[in-house]
Amino acid sequence: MSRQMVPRRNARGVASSRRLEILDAAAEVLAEKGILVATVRDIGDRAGILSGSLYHHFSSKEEMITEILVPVIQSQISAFDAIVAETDDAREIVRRLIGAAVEQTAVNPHAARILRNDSHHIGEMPGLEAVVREQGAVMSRWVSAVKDGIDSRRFRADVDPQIATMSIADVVLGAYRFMKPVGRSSAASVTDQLTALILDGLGAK
Amino acid sequence: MSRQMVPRRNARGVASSRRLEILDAAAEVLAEKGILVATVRDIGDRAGILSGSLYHHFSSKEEMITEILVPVIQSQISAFDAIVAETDDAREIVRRLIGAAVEQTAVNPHAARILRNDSHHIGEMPGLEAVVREQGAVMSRWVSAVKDGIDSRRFRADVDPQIATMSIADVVLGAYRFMKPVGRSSAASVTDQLTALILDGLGAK
Amino acid sequence: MSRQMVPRRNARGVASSRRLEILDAAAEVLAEKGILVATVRDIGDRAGILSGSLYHHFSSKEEMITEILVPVIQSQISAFDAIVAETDDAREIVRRLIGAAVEQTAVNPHAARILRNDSHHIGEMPGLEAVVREQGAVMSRWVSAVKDGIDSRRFRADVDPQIATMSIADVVLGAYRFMKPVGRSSAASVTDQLTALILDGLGAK
Amino acid sequence: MSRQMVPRRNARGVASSRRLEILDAAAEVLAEKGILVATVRDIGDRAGILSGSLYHHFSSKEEMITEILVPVIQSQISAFDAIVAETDDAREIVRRLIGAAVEQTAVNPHAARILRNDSHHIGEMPGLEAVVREQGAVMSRWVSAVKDGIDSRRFRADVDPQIATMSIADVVLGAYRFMKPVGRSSAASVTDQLTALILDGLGAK
DNA sequence: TATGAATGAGGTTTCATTCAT
DNA sequence: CATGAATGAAACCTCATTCAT
Repeated sequence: MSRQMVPRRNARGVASSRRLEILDAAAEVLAEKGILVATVRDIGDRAGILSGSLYHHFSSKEEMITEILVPVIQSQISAFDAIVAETDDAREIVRRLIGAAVEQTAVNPHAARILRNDSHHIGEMPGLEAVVREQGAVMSRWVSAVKDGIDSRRFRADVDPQIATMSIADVVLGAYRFMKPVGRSSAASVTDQLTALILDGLGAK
Repeated sequence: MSRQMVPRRNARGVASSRRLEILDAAAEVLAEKGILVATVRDIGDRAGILSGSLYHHFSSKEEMITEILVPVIQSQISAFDAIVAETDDAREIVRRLIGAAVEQTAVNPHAARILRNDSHHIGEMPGLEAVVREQGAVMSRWVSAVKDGIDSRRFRADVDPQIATMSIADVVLGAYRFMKPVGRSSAASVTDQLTALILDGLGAK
Repeated sequence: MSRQMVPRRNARGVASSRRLEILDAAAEVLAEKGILVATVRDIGDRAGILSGSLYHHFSSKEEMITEILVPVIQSQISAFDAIVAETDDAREIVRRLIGAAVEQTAVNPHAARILRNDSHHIGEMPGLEAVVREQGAVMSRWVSAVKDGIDSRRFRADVDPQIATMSIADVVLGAYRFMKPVGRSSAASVTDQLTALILDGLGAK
Repeated sequence: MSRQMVPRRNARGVASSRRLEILDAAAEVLAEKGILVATVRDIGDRAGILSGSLYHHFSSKEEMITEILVPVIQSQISAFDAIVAETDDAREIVRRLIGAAVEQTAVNPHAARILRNDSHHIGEMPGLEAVVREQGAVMSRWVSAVKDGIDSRRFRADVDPQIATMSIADVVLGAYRFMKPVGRSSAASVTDQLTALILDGLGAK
C-alpha cells in the first residue's frame, strides 16, 4: 500500500518513481513464474527495459524480491498488532486476523502468491534474510493467537499449537487462489469461508 | 511402496536395481533443495555417480521426478478408492482419507515434500504432465468427498467446495512437517490433529 | 605542474576548473585500483558527481588517463633535457635524473603509481597512444644516459644497455612505494638510496 | 616443472592431463593480456574449448591463476632455501638467488610475466590469497639475504634493506623481458648482467 | 554401466557511454 | 553543468545433456 504512495530510494539512495513501476512488473513476473524461474530478463521485458538496466535501480534480483515482499509483510504485522491490541475474544481475534490477511492478499496478490509458492526457496536464498525475518514475525503473531485461544478455553484443549498454526497459515496464504480475478469470490466471502473452516471445520454445527 | 520391491525398467527397457538406489538419492535431494534448485549433479553426488551417468538410467531429470512422484500418487489414489468404496459416512470418509494421506507422507516423506513445496513448478515444467494428471485425480477424490458431505448434510451447507477442498489438500500435504524425524509426532497423532482441525476447526465443541 | 595552474580546455573547448578537481579525484582512484579495475563510477563517486556527468568534461575514460599522465611525463622530459644539457659527467647525469624522477614521484604520486602498476595495460589499451609515445621519449633519455656512460668509460664496459636501462626504470618507477605518506622516507633520502644502488649496487666499496 | 610431470587434481579431486593442457593455454593468455583483461573465453579459445567447459576442470578463473602461479613460486622457494643452506658468503648467496630466479623465469616465462605485470591486481583479487601468501614467502627470503649481507659487512652499511629488497625483486621479476624468445639473451647471460647490476651497479670497478 | 570431456543455451551482473530534461 | 534513465556489449559462471571410451 505504502509502496504505491511513498517513493522508495534506490541502491544509491536516490528516490525514484520508475523504481515503483519496475517493482510492479517484477512482482507480476515473480508471482507468475516463481522467484527462481523468473529471470531478470523476464522482469526487464515486462517492465520495458533491458535486463542490465534494472541494475540502475536495484543492486540484485534479491533486492527486488525483498522490496516487494517486506513492505507487504510489515503492513500485515501492523494490522495484526492493531487487531490484537483492540480485541479480547480469541475467536474474534482469529476471525479478524484472517480478514486482515485476506485483504492483504486482495491488495497485493502478487506478493501473496510469491510468499505461498516460494516460501521454500525464500528460506534458502542468500539475500532474502530480511524477508525471512519478517515472515517469522508474522508467524509468531499467529502462534500467540492460537495459544491464547487454547489457554482461554475458547479453542479445544487438545489442539497442537504448532500444527494448528502452520495449517492456518497454509490456508490463509492460499487465499489468493480464490479471489477475483484469479478466482471467483470477493475478499469478504473468502474471509467468511476461511474463518468458518478454521474455527469450525467442515462439520455441521 | 511397489518401488521398493519391483525393479522397474529404464528408458531402454533394462531392469535395474541401481535405478532404485538412484531414485532414493534423487528423492532426497529433490525434496531438500526443491526440484529446480537441485541439480543433476547434486543427485549424482548423493548417489555416488557422475551426473552424466544418470542418463544411462533415466532419460531426463523430469523422468526421475515423474518416477518418484507418480507411483506414490497412484498408491494414494488406490487407497482413496478403497476407502470410498467401503465407507458410508462422509465425516468418516474424510477422516480415513486424511489418515491414508498422512500415512503416505510417513512412508514417502520426500515425495510429500516435493509435492507440497514444488507444486507450483510441477504444473509449469514440461515433462511432468503425468504427475499433473495424477495429482488431478487425487484432487478430484477430495472434491467428491467434500461435495458428498455437503449433499448428505454431514457438512455445513454453506461450505464452498472448491475453497474447502484446496484448503484441506494444503493442510494434508503439509503433514510431513510435523512428523518424525522432521517434526516430533507419529502419523497417528498427526492424523488425529489434522482430522480434528478439518472436521471441527479450532473451536471448542 | 602546469595542471595545477592553467585550466585546460575540455572536449568542446570550454575551460574549466571543475575539470581539475575531477582529474585529481580520478588520479587518486586510478592509482589505488588500477586503470582497469577503477570504474568511471568510482571516479564519479570520488569526485562527487554522477558517472554520466563526467562525460561533460571528458570524452572517455582514456582521455582522463591521458590527461593525468601526459603532463607529468612531459614535465619529466623537460627536466631530463635540462639536466643532460647542463651536466657533463655520466654518473652525475644519472644521479640527477634519478633525483628528478623521484621528485616527480613525490609531487605526483598517483601518476607514478599508475605508470608503474599499469604500464602493461597502458600499452594495450586503445586511446592511450599519447601516453605510450611520451613514455617512449622518457625511456630514450635513459637509454642515452646509460650508453653515454658506457662510451665515456664511466660505467662498466660490459653493461648491456637495454637490460640496464629497463632495470633502472623499474627501480625508479617503484620509488613512490618508499616515500611518505605511503612509505617512510623523504624524496632526498630515497634518491640517495636509489642512486647508490644503481651506481654502485649492494656491494661494499 | 613438477606441473609438467605430475597430473594435478581437478575441482572434484579427479586427476587429469587435459587440465595441464588447459593450464598451459591459460598461462599463455593470462601472461599476454594480463589476468584482468584476459577473459575465460580467451582462455577457452586458446585451449580449443568452450569457455563454459573450462568449469569442468576448474571452479573459477582464480583457481586457474592460483594453479599456474603457486607451484612456480613454491619451486622457487625450495631453490632459495637450498641455496641459503649451502652457501656462506652473502654476495654469493645473492648471486645464486638471482640465478635461480632467472632460471625459473626461463622455464616458466608466463608465470614470471604474470607475477610482474599483475602483482598489483593479485593482491586485491579475492581468491588469490594463496598466491599472495607464497609471494610473501619469496620476499622474506630476499629480505633475509639482504639483511645478512649488511650484517656481515659484505654490503654497504647504509643500504636500506626494504628499498634494496624491493628494488632487487623488481629487477629480477623483469628478467623475462630480456630472454629469448621474447628478448635476445640466454638465462646465463641475463643472470650475469643482473648480478653485476645488483651487486656493483653501473659503476666502473 | 560408468567415466571424463565437452556442448550450448542461458543466467546474473558490470560497465563505458549516451541523452533528454 | 548535472541528473537519472537507459543502452548494448561483454563478463563469469551454471547446468541439463551428449558421447567416445
